[in-house]
Amino acid sequence: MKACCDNHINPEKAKNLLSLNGLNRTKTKVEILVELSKSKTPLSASEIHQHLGSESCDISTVFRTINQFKEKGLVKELNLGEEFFRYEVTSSGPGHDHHHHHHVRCRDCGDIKLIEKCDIAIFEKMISKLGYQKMEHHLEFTGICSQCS
Amino acid sequence: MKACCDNHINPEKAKNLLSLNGLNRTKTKVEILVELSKSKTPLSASEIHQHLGSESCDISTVFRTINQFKEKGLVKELNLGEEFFRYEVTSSGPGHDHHHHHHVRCRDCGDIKLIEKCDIAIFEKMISKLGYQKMEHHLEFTGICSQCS
DNA sequence: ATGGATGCAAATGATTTGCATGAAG
DNA sequence: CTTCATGCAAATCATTTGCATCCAT
Repeated sequence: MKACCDNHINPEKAKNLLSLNGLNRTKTKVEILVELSKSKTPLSASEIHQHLGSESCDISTVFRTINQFKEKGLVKELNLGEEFFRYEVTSSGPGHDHHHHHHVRCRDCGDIKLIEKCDIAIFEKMISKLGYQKMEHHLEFTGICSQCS
Repeated sequence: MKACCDNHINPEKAKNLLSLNGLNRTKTKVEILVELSKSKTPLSASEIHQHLGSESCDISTVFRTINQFKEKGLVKELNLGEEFFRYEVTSSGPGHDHHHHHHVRCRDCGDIKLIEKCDIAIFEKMISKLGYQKMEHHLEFTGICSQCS
């Protein structure tokens, strides 16, 4: 599997994105956006916190910031069968296209790889070519039901 | 969408299943298995606990029991984009076939419906026929990677 | 009897919230 | 200035664990 597309956001772009989404251009927001975009795999809140280093913001600020990013659609929350969520950048702004994709996670070592095409049959072939065994998949849909829309 | 297949397990069958899987036939285990099998939708640990009533076992026992069921493959743990897991019976023993399926959950009211066929294109058509809008799906794989197997 | 099962309380981990202070527009 | 952002501590919520006791085999 090839590495994740380069979604890297530098501080300049981060500030732009924040403004475009009506968010304040604070140091913390810029750092979190940059950090998330640098990662090849989705990060948990606590990983983001660690990556920023102890001198940086509080973990509660990481959560608050991520929640704002989620509301703006800047990041996507992922369930990879763990006890916590992971997050990835969904939009990197002009010049950075985000494409629909999914992940494979090893239930043993936790390694996470990206898979790019969205079709189960193709997916399973690709993943077994990667050497994965005992594959399981979790396909769940959400939407707004007729009563609610 | 049709209702879930009838996976109902009565206390007799529950005891059988427990023995078959090398688990003790305790009142609590029987109750939880029966309760889970009665539900049309997957239940969370706390829902199971509530359904059993206040006079029943402790929530910690629900978790311990579910974990044993998971290990034995009697129940499956599901991620429906919530902050907690849900569980469903995977095997109802002889005479009860469990089939591979997925779910749709309304992001607004939380209602969960069963979808039976495992193909994304078919799924999305079926779900939009149900009146769902703004559909999103989460397809994630797990497996054992080549280094671990 | 003996090991597994359970209740209860305390511990853990992820996530959220209240409040007082500091920074962005 | 005035709103929003942040740190810190405390609160929640889901889940786990330790320990003493009780039940299934």
